[in-house]
Amino acid sequence: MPRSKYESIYKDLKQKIEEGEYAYQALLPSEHQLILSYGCSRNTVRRALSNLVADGYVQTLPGKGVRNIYQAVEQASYTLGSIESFQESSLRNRRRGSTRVLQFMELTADQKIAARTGFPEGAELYYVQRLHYLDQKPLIINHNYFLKSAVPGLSADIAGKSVYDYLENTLHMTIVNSKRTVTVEKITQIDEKYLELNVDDYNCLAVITSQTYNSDGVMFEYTQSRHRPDYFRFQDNAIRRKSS
Amino acid sequence: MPRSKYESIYKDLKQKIEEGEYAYQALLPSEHQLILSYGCSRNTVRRALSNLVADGYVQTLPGKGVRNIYQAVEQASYTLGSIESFQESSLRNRRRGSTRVLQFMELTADQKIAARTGFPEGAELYYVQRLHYLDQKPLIINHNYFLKSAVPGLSADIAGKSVYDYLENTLHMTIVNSKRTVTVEKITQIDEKYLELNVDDYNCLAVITSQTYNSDGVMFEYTQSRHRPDYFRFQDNAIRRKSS
DNA sequence: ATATTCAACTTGTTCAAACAAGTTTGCGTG
DNA sequence: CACGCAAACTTGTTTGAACAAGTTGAATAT
Repeated sequence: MPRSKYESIYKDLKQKIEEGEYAYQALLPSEHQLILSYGCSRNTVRRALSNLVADGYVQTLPGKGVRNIYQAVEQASYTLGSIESFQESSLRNRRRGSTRVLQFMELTADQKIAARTGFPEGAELYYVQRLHYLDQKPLIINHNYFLKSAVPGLSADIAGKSVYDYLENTLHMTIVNSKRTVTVEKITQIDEKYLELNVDDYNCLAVITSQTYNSDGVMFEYTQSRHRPDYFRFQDNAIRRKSS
Repeated sequence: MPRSKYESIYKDLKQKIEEGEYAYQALLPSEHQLILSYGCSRNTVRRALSNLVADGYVQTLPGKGVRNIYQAVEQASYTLGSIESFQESSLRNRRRGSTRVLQFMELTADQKIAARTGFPEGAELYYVQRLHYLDQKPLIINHNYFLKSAVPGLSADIAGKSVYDYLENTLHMTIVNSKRTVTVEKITQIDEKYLELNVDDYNCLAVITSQTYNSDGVMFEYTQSRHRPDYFRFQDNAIRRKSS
């Protein structure tokens, strides 16, 4: 259950919007009305609302109110702005996901790896190569590098289930933020083989590289995710900041 | 100049971080110290800091402080999470950008266009097709649909300069948010021709579709941006929200 | 010397209040 | 009827305060 009041208000409103309680383009109850409904202060209501703004669910219009601009997304998609594991994404999209571990090994970061990943040279790492399936179809190849000192006891067995579940529920690590970059790259032979792609069809794929930090401020993971282009979809909501 | 106190604090801190005033992984001054420096309340400082967190510049560690995790990006990139026009991106990356208008016409949304763009059927639209160059190299083809009632007086001449400048400074429209989706698509003949791509090399490109809303809550723009894959790079910072 | 405890820090959440500024409504005047 | 103005809304910014919870380091007790 949510540990804070603004979170539960946020979730409640989010659910109501998703369920269609407010028409598209209609105004939500005003802040004052929400204060009365939830029995809290204005700041708490505003904090919940600002999360919905960040999600692209609503727009606040000074002098007018808060407008619902949520539109349901038809197909499976990965949402930017939040961090989800493959398992969580599968669940959210109500598909059956499975994972196959292609490689699991320990290595030490040489200069080349250090430059690419951002880990310091000489760092002890786990390297995991995995193939993710959705409904029996191979969609993503993941190349993960985990910092051994931050993720002790990682094994091929754990990698086959959910690393994030292990991190959060067994090691009690708190994952904070993840810097991500999306690019388009040429297909490699490995991609072609495991993702069952035909070069005559697509000769590129979508690549997401990410650096993930925990609550100790340590970058403990560097990942390159290579996605089948025909099933790749990334969503984002951008907010225009007032310029200088 | 910033219209609010928290904005100017945010910008000041952001600049100091970019200039390397705080070492990577070092702690920033505590909230209390910032209160004294800037002569404001704690909430105002915290608001500035939360913007830096959203940017992926810093991490807040309860009980410890605020840690700098900013690392300069080497190459030109488009930043997700904010809305920038092509002109603004060019400027930020210190490159000379130019724009060529390939097509400019008025049309009425039929059922097909309505379904794809999200505009209501029968809406009067401007359609603009543009080619964006960076340092003489064609990088992006843009297909824009603008709602005529919200963007009156748009012309090919304006489209050749900066539409956003026209919207904000002439029409005094306030752009609020933009829902975006990144996908990978097959190259079309138009892409091949104008982006000077060779199908034997890349046969796909990165596509960003976006729906942009103004402060009246009206979706006034639908855009499909087709990017040369070898110059495409999208950045994002994701924050993990506590789960239920 | 080592272990424990506590005080002094840090950030996180919530409340209450005040003023600014934008939009709507309706009333009254011309 | 039309217009203008003011009152009653709306969200945006800022302040100040209080308590919770996590971290650190010094003082104390073993």
